[in-house]
Amino acid sequence: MNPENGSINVPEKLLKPYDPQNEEKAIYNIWESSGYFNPEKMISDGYTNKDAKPYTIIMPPPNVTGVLHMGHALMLTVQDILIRYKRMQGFRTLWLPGTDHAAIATQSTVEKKIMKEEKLSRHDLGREEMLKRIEEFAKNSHDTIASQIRIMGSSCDWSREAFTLDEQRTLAVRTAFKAMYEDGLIYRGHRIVNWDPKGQTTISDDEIVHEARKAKMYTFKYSKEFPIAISTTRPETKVGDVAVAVHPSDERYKAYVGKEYDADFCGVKIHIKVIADEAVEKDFGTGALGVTPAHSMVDWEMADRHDLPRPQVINEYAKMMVGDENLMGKKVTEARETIVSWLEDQSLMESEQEIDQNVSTAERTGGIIEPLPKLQWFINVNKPIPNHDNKTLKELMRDAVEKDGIKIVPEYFQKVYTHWIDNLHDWCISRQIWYGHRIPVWYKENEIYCDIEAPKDDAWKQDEDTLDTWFSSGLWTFSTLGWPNQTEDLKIYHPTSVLETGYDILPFWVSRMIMMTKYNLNTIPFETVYFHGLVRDIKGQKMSKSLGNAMDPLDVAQKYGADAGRMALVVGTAPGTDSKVSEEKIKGYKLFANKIWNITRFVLSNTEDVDLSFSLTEQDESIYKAWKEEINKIQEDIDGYALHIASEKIYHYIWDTFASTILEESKPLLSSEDEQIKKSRQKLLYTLLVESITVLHPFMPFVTESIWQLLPHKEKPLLMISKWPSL
RNA sequence: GCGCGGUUAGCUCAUAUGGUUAGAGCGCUACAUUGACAUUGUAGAGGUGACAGGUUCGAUCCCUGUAUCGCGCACCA
Repeated sequence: MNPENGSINVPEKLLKPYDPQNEEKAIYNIWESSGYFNPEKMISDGYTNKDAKPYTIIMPPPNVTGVLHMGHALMLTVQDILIRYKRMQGFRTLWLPGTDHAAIATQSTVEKKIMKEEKLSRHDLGREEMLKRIEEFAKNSHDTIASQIRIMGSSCDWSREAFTLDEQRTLAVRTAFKAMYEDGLIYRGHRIVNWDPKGQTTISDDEIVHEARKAKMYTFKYSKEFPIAISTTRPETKVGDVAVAVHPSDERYKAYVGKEYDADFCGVKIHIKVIADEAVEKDFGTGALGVTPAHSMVDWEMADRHDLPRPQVINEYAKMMVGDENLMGKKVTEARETIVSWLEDQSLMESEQEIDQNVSTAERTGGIIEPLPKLQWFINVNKPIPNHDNKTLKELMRDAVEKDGIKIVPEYFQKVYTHWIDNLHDWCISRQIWYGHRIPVWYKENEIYCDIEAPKDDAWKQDEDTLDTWFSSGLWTFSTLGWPNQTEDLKIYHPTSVLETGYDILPFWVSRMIMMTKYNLNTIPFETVYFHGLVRDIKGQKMSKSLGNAMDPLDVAQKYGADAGRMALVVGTAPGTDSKVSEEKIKGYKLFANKIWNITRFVLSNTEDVDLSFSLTEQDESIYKAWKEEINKIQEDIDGYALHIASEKIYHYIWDTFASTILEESKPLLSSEDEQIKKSRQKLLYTLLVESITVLHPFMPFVTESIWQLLPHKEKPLLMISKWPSL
């Protein structure tokens, strides 16, 4: 009893408004040092049953390119909600954190930084020094990210933290590479690739961004003698033409098929054969296509079919490599102008037409993609694999969803996935950058050697290239659990329960994980895929640094508390749909945290002599029953991944039902002369407080744990490891 | 070109499988309150659910079409 006012005896802290800045850090330290993020510790201390069912989420590893943004905050929140919920329900719960080396992204970030600060390129520094700089940057970035993940309240098992480029993951990458190489799925081939002249590397189809632009389409003949006009938007490539293709059934050109012509095209001698090929569309342009095998994917394949030569006329710097002084060494854009005016001078130009065109650009550098023939490494997605019933990788990927039952939330993304597989081509996995997994292949004269370890003999030279970053990401669900070693972790926690990620990386990552897991482990990587949407600003724009509208999760936590940020991100945000966050919304949930704080103050100051074994009156019993039904509904929502509904329900129960209704009507009852009524109501209030903060805990872990720590009667030392109050 | 979404209150969004009066937050209006609440409570205004058809006893929800916004994929020269 407080002698001053004779009634209030609640912790000092509760007399002031809730202060998240002070509480959150301390609370996270208590959680982390308890060791209970680790499922084995939960078992050894008797908080989880030793044969409890496992529940696993492997955290999508943020890129070590800088800091986390609101999208990461959303991802961490959703995963933490699921993890805390399952942990409280008694599952053997593992949430494994990690980061991604993000090869191209990280290297180009550091390259830009060095160029800006020291005016040096990576070639000035050399491979070894450059790698040292990138690793240093990656390390710093990692530390920032790890601390941000903690600030969000994430209850992940740091003892298992992984990095896509650490030793264990390197072993996994090389093991997978070797297996696929030996199965003939990974091959080295001379093919047309997407070359980024700015980044000086190949990139995969998925790293291309198509930009709609206006372009001019020119229709002309190679020479006066040549009988057929062709159309193109890139006249400069025509110096590399070796054929003109027409559709086999095209009557207009039938007479010319098989004939060959020589021409002097803007100072370059070309030899053109007229061929018939199904790939040509009669109705497009003149119905005749100038075939440039070295600089077009379609044309390359046509050259295969018709056994044509493939002269390269553009180099890695997007400059001309043939012709006289008018062309040689010129940038493609300049060469285009030169050729256009030459065509006009020669009266070979028949027409110019403005058209809409999609220009392929590199996602990271913005460079315009130049299709070039290069010797690169590929993954064959159409080759039957003997160990897998002669199914192809494509088929394995389809099976995972259609037969093995991977569940996708929301469901309609299944169609996007299928559509992506339908359009999938062989995956170019070699990159001419330095940061990343070096290709585990060595050469000696004409011999090739692929293995996990380098050959002993020094005469062998390792391939210079590194692997596409998604190769290592594809192994993530099992490389993090110790594969290729047959670890306990792998046995217990794989396949994982849920993959929670943004829908924007469905093709890059989700499908690659499915591919890699089906191939290497002959199983699925996860039972459910939960996609969250993009977090946009209040105007609906994508948040980005350059627009200056990016909200920093750290600022949010600093100003309103991580709990408030978490709720704002989750309430009303249905899976797969983009959401908009405003400061107002976040503020609302800060008020909510304070509301619960004050509810606690009221309840504790009125229940100091509570008797928890007292039986409830009929009226109180029915209030309690209604609450249990509410819990049941919330549980159904979480189980169905409707976190946006569940969070709203608990919010409304606490505010409108518990505080505004039950608590208000309790005021006269608590001072009732009737001991029955008073004692029953005290027990009801105390119980509702305890259970409602328990149900709220996955959503707002900090404030609820803070309150738990102040409770006079508690079964477990931490709310985090307490039991979910189901029926 | 192929494919996928959205269109619901002034704003931001919900409404799991079709069924009373379509909800919430913010904002707005009025009143009350210094209280457990650096506020909160009560009451209220505000919607032809993009449009047009169809199925059904009944449609925001299912089907067809139109408009419009957004997104993904794509080797149309």
